[in-house]
Amino acid sequence: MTSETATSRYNFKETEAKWQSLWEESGCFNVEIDPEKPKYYVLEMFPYPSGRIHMGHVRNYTMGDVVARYKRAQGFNVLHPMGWDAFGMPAENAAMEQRVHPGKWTYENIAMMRSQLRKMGLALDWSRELATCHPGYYESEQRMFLKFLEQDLVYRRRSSVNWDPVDNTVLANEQVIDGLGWRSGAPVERRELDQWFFRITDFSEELLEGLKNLERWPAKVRTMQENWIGRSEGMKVWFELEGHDDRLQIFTTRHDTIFGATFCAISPDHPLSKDLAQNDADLTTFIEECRSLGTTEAALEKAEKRGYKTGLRAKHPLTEGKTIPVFVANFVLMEYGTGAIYGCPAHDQRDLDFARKYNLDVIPVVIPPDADPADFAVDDVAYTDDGLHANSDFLDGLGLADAKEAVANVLEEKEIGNREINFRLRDWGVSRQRYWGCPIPIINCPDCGTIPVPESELPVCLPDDIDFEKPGNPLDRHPTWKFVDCPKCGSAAERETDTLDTFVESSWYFSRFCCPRSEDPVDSEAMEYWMPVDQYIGGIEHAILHLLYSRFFTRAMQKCGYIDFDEPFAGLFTQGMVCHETYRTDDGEWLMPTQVESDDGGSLKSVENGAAVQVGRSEKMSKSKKNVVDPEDIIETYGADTARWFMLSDSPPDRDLEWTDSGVAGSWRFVNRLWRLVAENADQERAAEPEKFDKELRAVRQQVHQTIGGVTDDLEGFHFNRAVARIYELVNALSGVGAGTTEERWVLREGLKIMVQLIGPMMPHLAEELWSRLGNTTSLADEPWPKADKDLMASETVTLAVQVRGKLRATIEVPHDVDQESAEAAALAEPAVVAALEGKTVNRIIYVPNKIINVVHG
RNA sequence: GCCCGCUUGGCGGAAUUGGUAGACGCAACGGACUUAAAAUCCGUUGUCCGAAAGGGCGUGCCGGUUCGAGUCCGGCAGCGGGCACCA
Repeated sequence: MTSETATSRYNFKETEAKWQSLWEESGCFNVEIDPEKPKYYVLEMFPYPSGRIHMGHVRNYTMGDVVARYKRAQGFNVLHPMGWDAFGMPAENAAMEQRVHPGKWTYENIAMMRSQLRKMGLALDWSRELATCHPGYYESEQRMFLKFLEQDLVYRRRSSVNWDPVDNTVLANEQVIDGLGWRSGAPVERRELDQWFFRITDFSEELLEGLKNLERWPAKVRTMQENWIGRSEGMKVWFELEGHDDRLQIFTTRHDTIFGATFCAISPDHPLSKDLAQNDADLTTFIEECRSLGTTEAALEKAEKRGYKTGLRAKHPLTEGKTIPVFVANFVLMEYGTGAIYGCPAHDQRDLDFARKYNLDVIPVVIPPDADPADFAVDDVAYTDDGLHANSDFLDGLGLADAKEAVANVLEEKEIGNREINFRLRDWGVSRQRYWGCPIPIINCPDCGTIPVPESELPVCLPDDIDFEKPGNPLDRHPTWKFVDCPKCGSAAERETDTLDTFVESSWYFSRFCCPRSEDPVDSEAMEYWMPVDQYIGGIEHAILHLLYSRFFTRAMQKCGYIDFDEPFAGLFTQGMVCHETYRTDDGEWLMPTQVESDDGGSLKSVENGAAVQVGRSEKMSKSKKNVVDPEDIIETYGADTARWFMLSDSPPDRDLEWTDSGVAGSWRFVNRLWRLVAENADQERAAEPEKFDKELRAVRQQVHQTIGGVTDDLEGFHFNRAVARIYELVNALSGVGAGTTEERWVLREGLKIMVQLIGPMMPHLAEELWSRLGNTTSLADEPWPKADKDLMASETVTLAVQVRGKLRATIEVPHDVDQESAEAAALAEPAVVAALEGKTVNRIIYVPNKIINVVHG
């Protein structure tokens, strides 16, 4: 560019700052309850203030902003708030590593990230900003905790944690690496502590049923939650033990296979296991080994299936005189069912593997339909499908369902078994032995037990003067904080030093956004108007825990009378991750994209020392692999609109997005192309609408109006990448229109105006700027969404594909909705069709109006 | 291990309910403009055969349903998410 002209490069820095301050001054995105207007609540999962925003945030908040701005243009009163999920472990880790107070670290991060988010130009109501680590927020949480306690939604019981015996601290699962503590490297033990639990299992059935009505949730998330809740209909059955006073209660969902039972297995945590271990040193060792596996389900499931033969024998409940051995087995979970099972190896793969390992009998009792009962045997693959029962006394000849029914009736009659509905879902353990969380407002009195902190003394604030020099819970170590008098008897007592799981804060923040400064946890008028969230957007990694806990918490709040709805999120969208190539030197050192450049030969080398760099496959951007691109760098170089546009282009929002420098550069070129296109055509006079347009201009106008319809549908359906493609096509078409005639100029103006409106939600700063350059004095943010002219959208002719036996041979142009006879005649007259049909007899012709015509020959 | 997804050109992807596979973008190549470069504009680009016209093959792999399958069904492989104390 030789001189600065009207068509010089778009100055995004100036323009973006200008519009951001105009939006802020006018407060146009700050909203109040307005009974006259329909509301729309858009929410992205709020960020953890880790330090700087990352590309995942940019993608998430761009999508939410598109929805917010689009719905606003559609006339909704749009609530679009932002806040901080501010409690959590990283703040404590920073405290230990950098000797900075978790609160200071968190608030500084929030300030940094807030300023970064502001540069994105998001249509947010910042007046509602909240941070969960603020006493104003967690006081409400403490009130609700006490209310939950009153309503018996909270209880305390012993439960195991990962214990680091060297650091004397509880470890999170992610802090346990291959069974060792991440800092100490010591083998982690499982230790039992008294911990607080929410009774989420009281709502198992409701949480499952509720999924059916969540029509605007992805089916896969509903399926995942369904499986997580894991409802199963089965039986609890009592087994007498030979030479032992206790009975053993097992749970099974395959009671039809009871005659195939060849062993019983109990959890290492089962009371009977503990009982037996007292007189059995080997069993004690075995149980300890099981406990060294850690607390995660994945670790237990992946571990080799092992058992310990207790020597006890269980009496078969339906076969007189038959006994089967009782094992302690590492794969039986105390948390599920009764912590005891019977094994039927022929019809359960895990039982079969176990039976082969310990030489137990395998008795087939369900015969596949195509097998001979006389010689059907199970080898290494269990038969788990339906069939007729055999070797099963009164069940012989029955199918699976009938056999279950018959067994259930007999066992219930004998009063040694009950039909039971069982859930996989376990109660939610909310105790954390950490500082940076919401204090649990309880006082433990040696005489009175657990006593709630009186409401007048809330909030129970975290002490500021804490010591992170030693590992473990600083609250517990604090010289004075926990020592209080019992509110009931006045004698010396101690505060609960556990804090709440940070999932608790994120289980109701969406309600608090509706009334962020309310004295009560929530304000009923605000709840009534704003809730539920109409569109919730966040990562698929939250498909189960966060979303299920929020659904539970909402029901618990309902039970306590805070609200009168049960589902918090009417619509859910789960976005994909942002990925980037990985770079590694031959020494195995990871490099950031900015530390890599290409050499003359086109291969990559380190900027620093020229060492050869290998390109790895694209993976989720992560600090550990250094494949991160800092959003602030991108916004500095290209502006927020370019970053937003790139986030929306190409990749479908629910899939992973591949970050490429060339793709961003492409978006930047497009931004400038729009800028020039409008600049070159903005000054034309606005003439009255011409009476007639020629065919080409009619086609352009048709495309303009079809694009309105298409983009509208795409935004409604979260197909942002398709909306982007349509806008590219529209701009390509508009670029081809000359500005010579009045008609051309009029069509161009119409097209540009609509194009600017359509990009408004996606590139808001550029759109506002172009909108004003087109001569408008209003803010585009206040402009209604364009409406398509239906008459213009419809076309008169369609292209029909002509197939011969399913193979495309020609395409023909026919009038819209042409009758079959004319279509057939036109198709059969096509030379290519004639050639393909030569010497053949036509058997039938399939005609799908406006789509295809398929000629089928013999 | 269990549950849930995903797989289409060199790359990201498009293809309303089964109906013209590859829109749009990126990259690459060729050309225009320029003293030159950048920027911009125009063109080509799934693959194989062919000078061309045209034709064969093609949506991870194997099989099925159908006049017709990227789309539906069965099986397999690879990759990713979750697995209850990361958020």
